[in-house]
Order: sequence, then structure tokens, then C-alpha cells
Amino acid sequence: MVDIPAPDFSLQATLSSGQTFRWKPLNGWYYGSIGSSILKVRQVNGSLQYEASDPALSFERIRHYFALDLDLAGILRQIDVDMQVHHAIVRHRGLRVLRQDPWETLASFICASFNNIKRIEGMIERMCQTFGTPVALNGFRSFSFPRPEVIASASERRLRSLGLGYRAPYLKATARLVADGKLPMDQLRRVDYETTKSALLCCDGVGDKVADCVALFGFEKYEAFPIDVWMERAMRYYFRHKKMTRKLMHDYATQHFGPYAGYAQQYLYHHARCAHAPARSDTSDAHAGNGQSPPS
DNA sequence: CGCCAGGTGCTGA
DNA sequence: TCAGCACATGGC
Repeated sequence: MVDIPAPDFSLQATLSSGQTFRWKPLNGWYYGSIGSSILKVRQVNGSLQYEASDPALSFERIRHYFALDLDLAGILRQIDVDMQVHHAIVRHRGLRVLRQDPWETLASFICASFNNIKRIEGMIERMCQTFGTPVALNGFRSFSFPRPEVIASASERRLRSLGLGYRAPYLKATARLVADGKLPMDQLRRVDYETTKSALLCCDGVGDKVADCVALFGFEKYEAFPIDVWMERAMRYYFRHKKMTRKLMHDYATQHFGPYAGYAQQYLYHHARCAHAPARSDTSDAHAGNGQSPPS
């Protein structure tokens, strides 16, 4: 068990804000997999406690994944430019943009299009069970995220059977592109936002919104500003009666929030979803099912 | 049961 | 360049 100092951090807000789909709450911990290792984490006061299945998951690697090296206060100061985002910041302070694996992020957000988060999680989970390799930590069993070559070689029918629907051929084609090295994933981290985005737009199933998600969550392009239906609602605050297209909203956000617009987006998105979510009586997790089914 | 979901690709003006 | 439409699936 190791402690990482984690001031100005909210693990719960970070992992439940729709930027990642594979973390599971269990007995007061979150379990997830990074690369081909399992990690369990929990937040205790000002630190992040973790246990890893593999020494490859080093202290620094984990600190980097959760972006604990970033000066969050400085970023929030830059984007705290109006009342709406101010409320989101106050409410969810500590939310950070993770640094996720680019391929996993790309594949996940192709699955995410025109879809809801519950089902996205299920689709990805089934993909990992089917095409990933098993990993375990103590009693917890999971699967690595499948490599692009494996998805590229899978049949479209097989992918559809996991519930991917019409995204199946998109994901397969994009996996082929990545597996063949036609999309220089390792270089995209070092080039600017515009270059990264136009490269991503070459992939099947990737439009403006998905490209922005991948640029932001997988490539650390903090000026990326993904606009989905939740963000359209949030953006009405700025557009009152004026006509709104996603392009106008994107341009507005870029100049309004500046180089960390992506952080503003993530706070606004999470805030909008929390505000809309029906009140839940049970926020906790993980009791083994009691076998009851509702009366029919 | 209808509505909705972290949209994209295609088509025709 | 841009509006309008089809597209699969399951949660609620």
C-alpha cells in the first residue's frame, strides 16, 4: 500500500465524470486497469492510496495518470470566467482530466457516440472479456483493454454480438488503421491540438466531438472542447436566443475559456449531468447481489 | 412503451 | 458549407 500526496483532488468526481469507463467501485476502493496491470485506489484525506498488481505501475506512472503533477488551482483560475462555470468548479473542485491510453480512449469514444454511459460501459466490458487478456489483483479479476490488432482481426459480426451496433465496422476500420501504423499515435502527443485533431478525423466513426474527446483525454490537448448533447444544453447559457451550431459553440468556448477550455468543458459537463441525475438513495456499491428480482 | 443517449456519415441544396 | 436523415441498442 502506497500513498501519493493528492491535494486539490477529487477521485470520485474524476472517475465519475464520463471521461473513463472501466473503473469499478468496490468496498470503498476503485478498481481499474492501466495497461496490462490492475490498480486499486482510494482517496484518504489529502492523499491517494493505491495497490498495484504489477511493479510496472510505478508511483510516478500513477501520479501522471491522475494528473496530480498539474497545478489545478492555476488552471481553475484561468477558466473561472463566468457564473455557470464558477458554480461547476465550486461544486466539483478536484476533478482532473486523466491521462489515458490514446488507443483505449479512441476506441472507447468511438463506442460512445450516440450512446449512453451505462451501455458504453457494458460494451467496453464485453470487449475486454472477449478480446483482452485476464489480469488479477488479490481476488479481483479483470481484463486488459484489447490491442488494436485484435479488434482489427475480429469479425464485424462478432463485434456486433457484443452490442456495438453500427459502430462495429467503424471500430474495426479504425483498429486496422492504428494496427498498421497509419495513425501515428506515439507522435500525436508531441504535436499541437489542430494537427492531432485532423489526424484523428481520418478515422472511421470519429467526428468533431469524438476527436476532441480523444485529443483531451488521450493526448493532453487541453484546448480541445468536446460538444455533446449535455454541452449543448450548458452552452445555451451563453447563447440565449442566438443561433447555435456546434461550430459556433466550439469557437466561442475557445476564445471564452482559453487554453484550458477542455477543463471548463469537463466541469460543465459533469455539473450538468449531476444536476439532471435523479436522486439516488444508495450511492454505495458492491454488496454481492441478494438474488431478489422486482415483482412483475 | 416511447424517449433518450458524451454523433457520424451521407445526401442534396 | 450546412440542414436533414438513417443508423443499433438497451436503460429508464
